[in-house]
Amino acid sequence: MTATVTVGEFSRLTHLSVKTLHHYHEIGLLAPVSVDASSGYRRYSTAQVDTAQLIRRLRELRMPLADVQAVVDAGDGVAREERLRTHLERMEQELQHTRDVVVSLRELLTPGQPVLDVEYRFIPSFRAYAVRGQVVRDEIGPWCEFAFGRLDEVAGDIRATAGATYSDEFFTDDVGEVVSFLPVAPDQAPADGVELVDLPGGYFAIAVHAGPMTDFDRTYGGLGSHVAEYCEVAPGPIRELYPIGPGDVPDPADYRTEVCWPIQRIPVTGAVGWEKNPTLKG
Amino acid sequence: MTATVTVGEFSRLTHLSVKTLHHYHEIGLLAPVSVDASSGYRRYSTAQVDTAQLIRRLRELRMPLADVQAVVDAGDGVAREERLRTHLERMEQELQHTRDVVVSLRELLTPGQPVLDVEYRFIPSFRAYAVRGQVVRDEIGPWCEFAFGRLDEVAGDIRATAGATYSDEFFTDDVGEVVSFLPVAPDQAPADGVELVDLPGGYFAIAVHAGPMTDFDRTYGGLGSHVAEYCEVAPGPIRELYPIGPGDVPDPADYRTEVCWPIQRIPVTGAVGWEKNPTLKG
DNA sequence: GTTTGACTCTCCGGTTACCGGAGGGTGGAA
DNA sequence: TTCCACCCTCCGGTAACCGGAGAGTCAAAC
Repeated sequence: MTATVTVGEFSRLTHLSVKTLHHYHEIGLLAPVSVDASSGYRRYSTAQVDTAQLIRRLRELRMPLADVQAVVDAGDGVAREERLRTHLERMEQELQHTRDVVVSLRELLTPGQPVLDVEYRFIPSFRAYAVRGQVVRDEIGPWCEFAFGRLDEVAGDIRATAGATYSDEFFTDDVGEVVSFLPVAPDQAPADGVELVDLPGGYFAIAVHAGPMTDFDRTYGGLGSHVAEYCEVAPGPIRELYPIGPGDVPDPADYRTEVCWPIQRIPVTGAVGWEKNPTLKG
Repeated sequence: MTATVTVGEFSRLTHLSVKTLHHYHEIGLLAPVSVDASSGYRRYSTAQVDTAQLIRRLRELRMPLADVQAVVDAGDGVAREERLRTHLERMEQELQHTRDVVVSLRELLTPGQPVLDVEYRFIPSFRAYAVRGQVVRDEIGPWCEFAFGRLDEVAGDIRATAGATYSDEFFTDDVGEVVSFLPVAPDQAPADGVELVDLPGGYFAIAVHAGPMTDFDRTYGGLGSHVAEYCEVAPGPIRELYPIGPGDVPDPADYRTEVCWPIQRIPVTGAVGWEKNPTLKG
């Protein structure tokens, strides 16, 4: 019913290169049915063609070999379907992100650079419910969903603007501590599943980012450049406030995010506790 | 107008990790404005933020760093636009391919495996116009366009079925000789830009592949398995014939491709010069 | 004035999914 | 027997960085 063939032949059957077949053998993903003890020659069965084709397709969809392994091992059942679905969903998300980036790139290259308003503000210390975690940069989306989901559960009728602090390492190492918080009254009772923390007060240079997060780095660039030029930066994590986010409006274009950059003091450009003015090209 | 900042700070401005910035410095893609001679500390200018953001976006679109380099060096002009367009087009093609593979994967996993008809045939030697080249596997599409384009130019009113031979290395090494050919009369005059070759005759096991090429490996797997089980394979490259391809019909679903696997002789299953029968699960 | 602690530097090795090639054994046909 | 195509196992390299070690640096605090 089935015959057995050499690597070279199996390569022609499956359109996988010999190097690739060697590799799959080495990592145990697709082992030949037999290996000659003295010569080391591999022998594949024609019955393995199906598996090879499955692997090939999954690889064409850029699925990591570890996941491919899992799919192959899963046999044809619910587990396999599940893994495939997960992967396809992730691809779909990536695709959406790609589309967003293309738009953002177009905007970046159009000459008319928008102006960024920076304002200075003193934010007193306050108490907040908080969820803390070590977060990898590209998992910030899921993390926020998780964290603010949990905060929502304990929020009750609190109507405050939520936010988060991002440690330096989050930016410099692409992984670091993130603290998502929801301000509460000083006498707020503790709640399960969240911490009760006191965020320190201080001066901040603040810029508002309107629209989806694909352009977010531009606001950071503008604000940070401004701070570097006109202010003395203070230690401590950058904060973001989310006055209008998902959960408030459906369209990302309507989101509003405030980026708060800690500074030592308000630079001598105005007088009062805060001012809104010093503009700067993004 | 512009201030100068440390790596860590620049990392926060641009959302590029310090490691990444080091790397970009090393390869000369984004060098800091100054490097302290004694300490080696890097200093970036806030004016470099724009470039960094451009790079970041291009990387998010998976553009290779070499191409990013080229885009950045191109300044904002036609050359830059051209490079971007090229990249976006390639992404679009990849996307289409991905969609095809998803469909193909679904089919592969549906239980009802189609039956593959294999027929045996003796093909006498014949003369042909030919275009020869060393081709990398994933550039086979453009190559065919090129080769058959050239063959079309010299074809005149020849109405023969074009084809191609694929060397073993094309499969085993993902790069090898491909000879695209168009059969002509034995007394055909030579023509510019193409070779005049004689293809050797012999026995072949032949299977017809209907539809787009995404599933092509399945026909190879089926035919090759069949040959491995019932035939003695003969040396020489595999041939493909393209009775119905692009240029004949618009929809890839209507394509027909014949895969011809060289064999020593017709196995003792029938009697005559060819037979159509031995079926086999794909 | 020094000490601390955060920040920075340069290697060096590892990651993923293989490719290229060197150096050398095998197998079947002539 | 001899040839030549095929096969083997290393070893190193690729892209675009990440992780960590070991060591130097900077600025503020004591």
